[in-house]
Amino acid sequence: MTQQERLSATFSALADPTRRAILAKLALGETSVTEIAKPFDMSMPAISRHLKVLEHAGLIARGREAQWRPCRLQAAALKGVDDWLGTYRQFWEESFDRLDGYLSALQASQKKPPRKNKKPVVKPKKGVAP
Amino acid sequence: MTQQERLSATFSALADPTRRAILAKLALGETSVTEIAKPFDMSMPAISRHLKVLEHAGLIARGREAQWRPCRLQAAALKGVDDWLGTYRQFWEESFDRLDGYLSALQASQKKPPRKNKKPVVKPKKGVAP
DNA sequence: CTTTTATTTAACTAATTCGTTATTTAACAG
DNA sequence: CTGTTAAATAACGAATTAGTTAAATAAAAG
Repeated sequence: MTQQERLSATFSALADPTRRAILAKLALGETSVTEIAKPFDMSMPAISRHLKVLEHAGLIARGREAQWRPCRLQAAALKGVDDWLGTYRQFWEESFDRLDGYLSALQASQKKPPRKNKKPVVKPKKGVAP
Repeated sequence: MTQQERLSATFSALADPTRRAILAKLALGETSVTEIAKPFDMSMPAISRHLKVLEHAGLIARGREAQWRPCRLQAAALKGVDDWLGTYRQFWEESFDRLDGYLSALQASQKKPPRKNKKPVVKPKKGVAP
């Protein structure tokens, strides 16, 4: 699996609120599938498939103990996401540099009508409800 | 839009490698849709829809300049992801030794299978290919 | 062996996603 | 007006996703 594929699988897994809730639960400790399923108004097979998605993304691992399959969080996959985010972190942590100026100008133009509007012909948009 | 919905939309948008590549390009500066589309072996409508997904997730914003619609990165949505990650950051940043102890203790305190397998009989798995 | 408990797989459906080509809208140039 | 360029929308199909119920599997209990 390439790095890109891994990232796609991880983001895709995290896109579902049920799966994020499962991860939150597993952050408190290893637990069984039935325990994981309890808070959700959802059938066991549905939970089982969510767990499969999380496992495929490397976000959880499953053990075996008698007829239980305890699941535990695997943080390494989340580190992959964190690393990817690193590239963009500067955009909200540091000054926005030249982007900053552009945004200020844009905000100003939204408060006031822009001066480029020499010909104020307002055409009605077609797809907009009246 | 709730926080959960916003997170879902953001993760879902980031799950596609084309969209991540678009963000990487926009990190270098604002550009037009045609410029964004150039590196991809994909039709313009396909790119247009990817941009719509990114916009809906709040990851980009679109301006208007004559017949061009310049797109720019919106880092705030990524900060949302970073904040979510924060909850789990300890799991890969800190030592796992202490965590292992914590998890073991937690696991022991939670409800466990009432009895352990005293006699581990090894049966051949049925559905497994040789 | 039979039953119970925990979990997965099978089969199906509805909704969504991702791509296509064809058409349409919008702004501008001559 | 006509034509060109930039981008979006319409209409369509294939693939994936997320849920369901019913059945299968695995280990343990009686």
